[in-house]
Formats: sequence, structure tokens, C-alpha cells
Amino acid sequence: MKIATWNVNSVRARLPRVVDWIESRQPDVLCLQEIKCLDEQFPREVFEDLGYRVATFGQKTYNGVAILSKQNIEDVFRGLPGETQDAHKRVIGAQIGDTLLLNLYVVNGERVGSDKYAFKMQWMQRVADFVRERYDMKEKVVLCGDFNVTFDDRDVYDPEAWREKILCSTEERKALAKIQEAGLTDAFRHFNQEGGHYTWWDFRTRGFERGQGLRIDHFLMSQAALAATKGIEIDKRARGGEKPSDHAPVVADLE
DNA sequence: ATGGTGGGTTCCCCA
Repeated sequence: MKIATWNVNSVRARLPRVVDWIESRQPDVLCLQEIKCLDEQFPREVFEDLGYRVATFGQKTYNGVAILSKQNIEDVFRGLPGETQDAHKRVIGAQIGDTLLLNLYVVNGERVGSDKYAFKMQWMQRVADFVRERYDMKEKVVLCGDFNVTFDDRDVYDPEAWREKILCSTEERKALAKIQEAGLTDAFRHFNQEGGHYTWWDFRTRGFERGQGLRIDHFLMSQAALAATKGIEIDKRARGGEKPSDHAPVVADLE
């Protein structure tokens, strides 16, 4: 079973690219982040015609997450416990087969020390609490999405330039480790120890053209899920070409 | 120290 995660930076703007990618890669599950539309604006039929079930948690203009799956999507939940109607739409979870899937779009945080950064820290703590309470790590648990945090300097093209900057600060990395504490492993790193593998490149600095990226899109897996995983691949090719997202898709290949 | 580009909305926000 191929599970993919992709921050598409607007599903409507990216629709031709997403459809092309699905047709060539045929993932069984595709978790989308930053769909940037309401549920009723989501191009559901396009994906249904490609053979997918669709579960969305949309928001106008910002954020929004969705799960596409060839198999039944069961026990869908949207958001974190206790959230009000106006909360950011950043979380959708479900069971697909025997896999417990959680698709996340972590808060960006703007700048270390900003209000948005404080909100990011708070939000990540809530995710950590939720994950610990909700999941039995003896199950096949797969968290994926745009985590907006690098694990270490291997995930950063210029570690000195990014030292203690947003996406790379020690505090953010500790918050990410807290989410993992329940028993979740960085699946990409399990298979590949080298640095220089990135999932996001800034539009503004022409980062992709310069080879300047960060690895911020991740799969966090329980031991049972990791044991079933044959490999993880970043599809860097999808970051090139016409009207790309600023993120590349990441694909986990499970038994 | 700042800005760059791209997506979506509305005279600007977010990444």
C-alpha cells in the first residue's frame, strides 16, 4: 500500500498537477495539506472519477486537509479535541484497512518569537497530547503531513544560515520530539541517513533552482507501521515543471 | 537587515 503526503498549496490551483501525479504514481492513499478551500469547493468528483474515496476538512483561503483513498475511509475525525468552529482546519484522521492515519498541517510559525510562533508551540503540544491519548502504539499508526519543522541539520541546506530560525529552532525540534515520544519514528531517516534530502523549497528565493531546501514533510510511524514499510521516497520531480507546489510529495511504501 | 514569488481575497493576508 502506497501512502503519500503532499502540501499542494491550493488544490484548485494545483489540480492538473495533482491529477497527473496520481495517474503516474497511483498511490493507494494521498494526504493533502493546504487545500485552501471549503469542503463544497473541493474537486471531489475529479478524484472520485480516478477511483478514490474523499474525506475533507476544508477552510476558506487558508489551511485545510484532505484524505483520498482507494480503500474505504473509516472512523473519520476532523480537528483536535475541544476545538471551536473558527479553529484552523489542520487535522484529519481516519482508519484505512488496519492503518490508523493522521494527516497534519502544522502551524508555520512565521518567525521565532512571534505570536504565530507561540501559537505553533501551543498547537504542537496539543497534537502531542492528543496522539498520546488517542493511539495504541501497538497498532499500525502513521502520522504524515507538513510538520513545518526539520529534525536536525541534515534536513537543512545551510544549517548555519538557519540556526535557531523558524522551521529549525531547538524549541520546535523538541516539540516535534514530544509528538514522537508516544513511540513514533521518522520513517524517512530510518531508511536514509544522508543529509541533502528536502521536501520544500522557497518560491521567493528560487530555492528549488538553487538546490536550497528543507525537509519538513514527514512520516512518523509506530514500530508496527515501520516494520511493514519497505521504503520512503521524496518525489523531487513533482517540484519541477509548470506551476508546481513549493512542496514535493513524499511516498511511503507499505506491505 | 530585507526581500524575493505564489495563492487567495479584497484594497492585504499567509506561506
